[in-house]
Order: sequence, then structure tokens, then C-alpha cells
Amino acid sequence: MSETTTDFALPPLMERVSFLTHRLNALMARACNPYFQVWNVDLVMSRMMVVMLESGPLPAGEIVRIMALPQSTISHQIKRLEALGYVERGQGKRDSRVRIVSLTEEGRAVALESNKLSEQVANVLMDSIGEQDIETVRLALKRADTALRDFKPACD
Amino acid sequence: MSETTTDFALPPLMERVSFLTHRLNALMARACNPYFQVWNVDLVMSRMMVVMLESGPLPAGEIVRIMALPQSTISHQIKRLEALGYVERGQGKRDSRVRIVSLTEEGRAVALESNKLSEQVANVLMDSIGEQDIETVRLALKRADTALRDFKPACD
DNA sequence: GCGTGAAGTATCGATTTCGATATATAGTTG
DNA sequence: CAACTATATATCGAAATCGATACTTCACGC
Repeated sequence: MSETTTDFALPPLMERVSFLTHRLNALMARACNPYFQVWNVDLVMSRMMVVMLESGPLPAGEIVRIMALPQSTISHQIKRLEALGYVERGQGKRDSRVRIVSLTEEGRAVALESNKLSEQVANVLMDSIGEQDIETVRLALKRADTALRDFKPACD
Repeated sequence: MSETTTDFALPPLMERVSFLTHRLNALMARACNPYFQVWNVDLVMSRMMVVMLESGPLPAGEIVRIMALPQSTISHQIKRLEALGYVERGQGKRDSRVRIVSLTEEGRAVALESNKLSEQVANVLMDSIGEQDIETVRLALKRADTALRDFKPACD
């Protein structure tokens, strides 16, 4: 122990995994959003489309679960994607409450294009993290994800 | 039409470091924001206050750099924190363009309290990542941060 | 069938975000 | 020191976000 100005139980902000994830996201948004603007989408919308590219048509609720954002936010995003002509909303066969969201041809094209940008980002991450550590990091973050998924702060 | 999943140069979304950082952030916000609401702040404002707790009074622009969010966003947040009585804005001594932001006593108290929540989150992350890997992850994310800081997508 | 509660989405209103632009001060060059 | 250029912050307007709530449909007990 050595360098602190105030004494914290935590490492300084810039060393915390929680803060670093914030920074990485902000930096990715800053770098990518100007380019996504060409298609009138942003980093989040792009990710939603890539989700559908990978999984095929999905119930809106499933997209909410995957994106981990508030349900109302995703609902709006889907509506915007629909307005842009990138997705279509259908009714669930077995349960007519669910709306199945699927990419249109144009949406598919945009998703593929925007995924190229993600590929560049992924390469930067790969190169900077290094082959040696990438798998360790990936697995560690997945464990963290699982742990946070049902974390409820203790109220004191 | 063909059922084939498109073949990707990238791992599936849920395996990508870029997506996992998104998820972790979203999950942290979901878990913490209801509690921060008691002080009328959110995860981002809380982090800004912790920044000042650690570093002391800072120029607004320095906070922008640290948070990596758009300048206009941070400017608004500072104004809100000021309206809440958590920070004060002074003039820079040497350069009167810069506004030095500093925590009030109340802001300091809120920052310390809200840092406790961060501590809980940090513990969850620590426990799930594990002592064995935590340092590897921390260093890897810092390298990624540096690399992303001046990444500009190649326009094709 | 008929409530009753739960689940899946949509919408509402207040606030927040963000890119663009404005304002104001510093520094630099001729 | 006038005229630019660069830097630091604030503001503006359009759009997005989010928590709360409404709406619709399902599932189940009676």
C-alpha cells in the first residue's frame, strides 16, 4: 500500500473493473456512433440487429433479456428499427402477446455492414488484450455477468 | 430460405468482450440506480462524484476526459450536481475559461455513501472473477482502454 | 364461463442525452 | 495589438431514456 490521497477500500476508479467497463463502452460509442449514423442507428440498435442476425427472429422480451436494458427502452428501439424498415414485428404463434421481431432484408444488410465495424473494434480489443489473455478475460467477464445478473445490493 | 446461421469472423455476441462490457454496465445500472435515486443521482453522477472524492477539485474538462462521455452531457451533469448542492463551480486561477468543480460537504457525504454501493458491486466482481484472474483482467481492460482511446474506424 | 393474478408489450410524461453551435477566453503570428 | 486559431465550457433543439402504468392476453382455480 502506498500512493493514495484518501484511503479507500477500493482501488482507484481508473483501476476498477466496473469503471473500466464504463470507459470501454463510452469509448466504443464515441468511436462507432458517427459511423452508425449513416444508417440512422447507434451502437445499441446495431447490437440488437446483430443479435437477430445470429439468432433469427426473437420475441421482444428475449431481446430485452439479452440487451439487459429497460423493457421500455427496447420497445422504443424496436419501434424505431421498424420505422427504419430494418425489422418487422409479427405475432407469436402460441402466445399472441409476444411480438416476434425479425430482420428485413435491408436490416440484414445493415446488420452485416455494421458488424464490420464491430469487427474492427473486436480486433483492437484482441490486439490490445493479447491472445494470451483474451480467453481468461472472456471467461472472467462471463462469470461476472452471471453474478451481476441476480445481484441485489444489501440495503443498509 | 436457408436456415443456416451466417458465418461470422467474430465470436457470438454473448462471447464478445465488447458485448460483455455492455451487459456488465447495464446490469450495474439496473442494480444500483434504484438505490442512487435516494440522492437523486444515477450511476454516472455517482462516479463523477467519486472521481472528485479521489482527485479533489477538477476542471470540468478533466471530468469529461475521465468519464469519456460527450462534453455536453458532462456539462449538464455538473449543472445538476450543482443544483443538488453536491458540487460547486469556481473559476480557474490561471485560465478563466476553466471551471473548477469541487464537492461540497454534502456531496462528499453522498459520494462516500454511494461508494459503498460500488464496493458491493466490486465485491461481486471480485468474487466472480476470482483473485487468480482479477489482476490479469484489470490490466487487460486497461490496455484495451488505451487502445480504444485513439481508435478511429477505417472508413471503407 | 368467470374472476384473478401474472406475463408480454406498449405508451406516457418527465428528464436526460447528444451533436451542433454559441460564447468566452487564451495563445500566436505578423 | 489586431486578427486568427485553438481551447474550455455552455446552451439549444431534437430525439432518446427510463420508471410507472396501461393494455392485452394467458393460465388457473372455481
